Amino acid sequence: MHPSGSRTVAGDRMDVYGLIYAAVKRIPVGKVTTYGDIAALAGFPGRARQVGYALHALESRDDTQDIPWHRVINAQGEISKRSDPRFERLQRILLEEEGVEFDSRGRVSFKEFGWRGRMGMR
DNA sequence: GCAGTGACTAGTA
DNA sequence: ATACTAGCCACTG
Repeated sequence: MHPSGSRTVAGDRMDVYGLIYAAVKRIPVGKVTTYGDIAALAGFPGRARQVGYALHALESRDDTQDIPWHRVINAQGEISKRSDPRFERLQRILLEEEGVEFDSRGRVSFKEFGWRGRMGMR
C-alpha cells in the first residue's frame, strides 16, 4: 500500500508538512497564531522550528495561495525575521488588509487578534 | 555522517 | 529591555 519508505509515526502515514499546512489553514481571517501553537495543533508540540521550516518551504510551492502563511507570527507577537526582508513587508501588508493592527513596535496584540485553535481558549 | 543553519521558544541572567 | 542557552529537527554541503 504505502510507497517504499513510508514511515508511520503516530499511526498515520503523515506528511509533517501537510499536517502543518492543514493547521495553518484553520486560522480564521483577521487572526494570528504562533509557530509553537501551529506545531502543537498539528500534533508536534515543541517543534516550532519545523513549522517555520515548513512555511519557508512554501516559497517554492504553488499552493502558497491556499495557505494563509502570513497569519503565523512568533510568540512575541512580531513578524519573524526573514532572510529576505521583502516577505516581512508582504506579511504585514497581508495582515493589515485583514484588519490586524500593529503597534508602534510592530507587534500584534494576541488579546485582540490571537487565535488558539481550541486549546486553552485563553 | 557530522557540522552548520534556520519564518522558533522558554528559561535564565 | 537585551543576550545567551538548551531543546527542537529538517535540510544542505
